[in-house]
Amino acid sequence: MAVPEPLPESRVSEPSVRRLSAYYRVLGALCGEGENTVSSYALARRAGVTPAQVRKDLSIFGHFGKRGTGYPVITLRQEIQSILGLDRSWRMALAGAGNLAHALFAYKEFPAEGFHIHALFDSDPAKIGQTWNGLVVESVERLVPVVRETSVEIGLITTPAAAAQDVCDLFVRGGVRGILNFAPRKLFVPEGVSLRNVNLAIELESLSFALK
Amino acid sequence: MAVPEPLPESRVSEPSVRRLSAYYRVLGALCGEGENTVSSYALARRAGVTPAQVRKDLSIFGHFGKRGTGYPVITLRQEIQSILGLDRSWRMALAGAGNLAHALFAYKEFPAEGFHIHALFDSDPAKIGQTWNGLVVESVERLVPVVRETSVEIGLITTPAAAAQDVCDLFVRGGVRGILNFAPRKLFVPEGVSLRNVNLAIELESLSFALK
DNA sequence: GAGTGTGAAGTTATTCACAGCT
DNA sequence: AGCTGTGAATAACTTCACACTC
Repeated sequence: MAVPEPLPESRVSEPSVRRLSAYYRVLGALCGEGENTVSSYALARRAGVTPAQVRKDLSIFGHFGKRGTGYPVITLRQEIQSILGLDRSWRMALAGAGNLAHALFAYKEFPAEGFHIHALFDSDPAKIGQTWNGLVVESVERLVPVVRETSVEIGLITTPAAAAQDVCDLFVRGGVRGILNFAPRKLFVPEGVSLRNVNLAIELESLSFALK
Repeated sequence: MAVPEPLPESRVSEPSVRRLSAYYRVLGALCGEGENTVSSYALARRAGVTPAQVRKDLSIFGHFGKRGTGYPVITLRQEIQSILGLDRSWRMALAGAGNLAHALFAYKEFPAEGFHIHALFDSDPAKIGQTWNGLVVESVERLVPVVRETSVEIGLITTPAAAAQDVCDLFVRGGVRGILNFAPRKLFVPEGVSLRNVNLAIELESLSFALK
């Protein structure tokens, strides 16, 4: 009785994916420096991990390296780009048009990697109607239809904590498949929607603990 | 031959500390809701972890709960506040006066928890001399003496990736003990300096992988 | 010789499950 | 009865070490 072979994806841990993302950035820098190949040792040092970790992570997806030589910088970068889904563009919308939203909106790294913001929402009448670099801030009441009509796939939440779950629910109703939450509160999403959190308070508080 | 008892601190893992920080936020909300006690089950649900995890995490630092009843909301919150070092204030400086810096500078959560920004630095002559809510943006050349003289303990880095390691070195020379880095690059710090990273590209890329 | 790929070993973190207190 | 505190069991992740390839 043959046991079905699990897809590579199913064996991939979240930490591995995050490191892949780090390798991707290092490989981008190495491209700029004109390097043709890189060893797991060099890649590890610049990514802040161990060489064994690099090899394990990469071996999950294929045999990209040459023994005695290392990994080819350009093709490995392309492989990771494709693995991470960065060889296409992603449509995003942002709810909560405050200072953090402004910073994300202006962040050049995002469009450079295919992440584009196509809609902005807020509940504050003073903000609704503002134009950000050609994009109009809309009422949060329009979130569901706009997200649906413009095929937004990723929702960014930069509202205050109290509004975050409501906005999250709206994004889900609008059909997004991923949410990046900056509000300092746990969000509940249904099966099939991916959630990532960035909590600045946790980072500072864990620093505070370490310094105490 | 008696083996010396390790201090509680040495057994505390980074994930535990980060969860403590999440519990702290939930307990703050529960205070506002007028709850006197909370069970590990209720706390776990609102923090997004398992009840056993809550009990394990809290038991590292003491016996805060009452069997049959749960944990006292107010005193548990105070305990965690003290454990995390949030019962004092922390002096911070920010290098890289861009959009993200502006968002952090305006983030009300920080001063509310004792994290205060006392200095701003940039290398761009157009930004040096700007006043942000009464605080003048200074040249990055003044970073070391200013950080030293104003007893800054935590450095925030929101510069482009290319400048991040240099600024980091300056913060270390100025005597900070902790650094929170937002630049998408690995930083090297000497022993004794704590480093935390917030990498927005990694978050989006790991989402991208999950959605692919 | 240099450096990958990978099973095995080791380490760390989470969950179970239940004794014991209130 | 309800819920904590915690050793034991399990699962997840990382590092080791070495056969193998270029």
